[in-house]
Amino acid sequence: MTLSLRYQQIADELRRGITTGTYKLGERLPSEDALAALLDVGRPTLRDALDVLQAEGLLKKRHGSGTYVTRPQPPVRYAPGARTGQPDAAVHSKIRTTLSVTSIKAGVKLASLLHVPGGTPVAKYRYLNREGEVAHSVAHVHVPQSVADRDLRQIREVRSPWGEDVLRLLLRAGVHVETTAQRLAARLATAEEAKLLEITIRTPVLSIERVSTDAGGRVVEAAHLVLRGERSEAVFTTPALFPDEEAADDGTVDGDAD
Amino acid sequence: MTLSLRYQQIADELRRGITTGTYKLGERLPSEDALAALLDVGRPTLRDALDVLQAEGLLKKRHGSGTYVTRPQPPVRYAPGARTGQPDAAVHSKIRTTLSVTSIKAGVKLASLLHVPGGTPVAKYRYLNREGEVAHSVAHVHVPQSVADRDLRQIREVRSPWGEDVLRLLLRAGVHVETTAQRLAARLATAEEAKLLEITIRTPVLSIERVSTDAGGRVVEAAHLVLRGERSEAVFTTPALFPDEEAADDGTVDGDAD
DNA sequence: CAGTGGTCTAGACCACGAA
DNA sequence: TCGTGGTCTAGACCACTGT
Repeated sequence: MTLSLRYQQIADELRRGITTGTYKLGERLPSEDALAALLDVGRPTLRDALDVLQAEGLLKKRHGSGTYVTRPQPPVRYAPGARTGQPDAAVHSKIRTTLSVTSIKAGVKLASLLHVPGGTPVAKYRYLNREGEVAHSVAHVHVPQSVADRDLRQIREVRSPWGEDVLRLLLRAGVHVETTAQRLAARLATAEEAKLLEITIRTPVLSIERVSTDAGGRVVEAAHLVLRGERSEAVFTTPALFPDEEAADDGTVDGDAD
Repeated sequence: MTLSLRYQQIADELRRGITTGTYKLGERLPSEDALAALLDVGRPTLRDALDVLQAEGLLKKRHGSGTYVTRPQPPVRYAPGARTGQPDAAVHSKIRTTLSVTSIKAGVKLASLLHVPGGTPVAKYRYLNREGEVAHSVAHVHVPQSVADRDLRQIREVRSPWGEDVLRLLLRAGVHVETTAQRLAARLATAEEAKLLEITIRTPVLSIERVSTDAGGRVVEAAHLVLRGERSEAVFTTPALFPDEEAADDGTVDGDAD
């Protein structure tokens, strides 16, 4: 792997400059024009390199102000069901969450997720999670008001950045979640998300749709989580895939798998 | 949301052209120079727009040949443990998998994943999955040869694009996987992956690291899956998060969550 | 207001594919 | 060989920040 791309070479050079202390933590880099001249590249190419380092968490750009060296944070983790007692909080890196609660009416997409008619009143919880000064993830949790009528008051304490408080709230209201399904995809940030998460529009994000149902198959909660791609991860632990199947071998050799 | 970005407007315009039939399925688009002149934009901006449509699966570029209109395929799904009998094969869209098996020695990263010393002999299975003509995902599955000595012959049939055949193989060899942990992240494709998956280096991918352990806590399998970001998804279903906990309410109001 | 990053352009050169 | 997409450059203009 020879790294023939110019902007990757430049990214390497800048990364070296950061790790060797030429550019120190918290300092402002030279302006893009100056850096481009210094490194003898065009500005678009330099910007591609800066994008790489920003995605790695080594840099943070501030429009109108400059580009600053930052300390990369440990990856943010979404690990539902990881109540196996391990101190996941060991990674606790001062996540601050701001929560706002509103009441909305379900639009088309949300209605289909929740399996309710459009226009249904829904309680919406918006979690914005920051680590230090930078936002890294946002969670939008929705519960039909018919599910837990007037019990959906303000959350008292924020224990999880992923809106699992709402599930606890439901439990207290007598609603027992049976299964939770999560659908994950990787995509580029939308303009709106880029602004919220303080990233560029070219940064990949991990998008998670979560749907919780009770024993009756009723959808009681739907959430949309967006995590910055790099420096974030989702962890799922599943039991044995084939608990005790006697593999019947009907030996087709070539593969059309479905 | 006014979509003020030029390349997004251009992407919209081209998308309209595709859906209205100005550019028909399978046809080649005008060259980038011609398109840029036609739409009155610069080529870099046009290329940003084409990247969007390519990520959506509406276009496919072939270096040296041209840009072609393609039919977007349904999302490729990774859903481990989804043996709840539902016909997931209903999404079967003619996935063709080519499998190659080699024997390697564990490098630093692989050794740490497998919890074996560096240099340990490892069987490596490489699954490359295509749908129609385009590759959409690749899975690299590794099993230490000490785990299932000479039983790690050729796979006879490819039932799953995700290397779960290897887990079946292990079962037949008397190795019982107890839990499987999956770590998911979103990032941009590396140059190598971009070539394999026939995407650009600016496309987000879903990267999945999977580690399977047996009852003794021994790591018996480690895999790295890479899925094209758009048009791919991973689905996990988890049981109730709070099976029956009596939520003790110690009412801290503001949120420092960890 | 001056300086910064954000976006877009015109044009060059290269690597690849088809004829 | 020639046309295509892949990469890079120099330079322009705008939006935002801080003075």
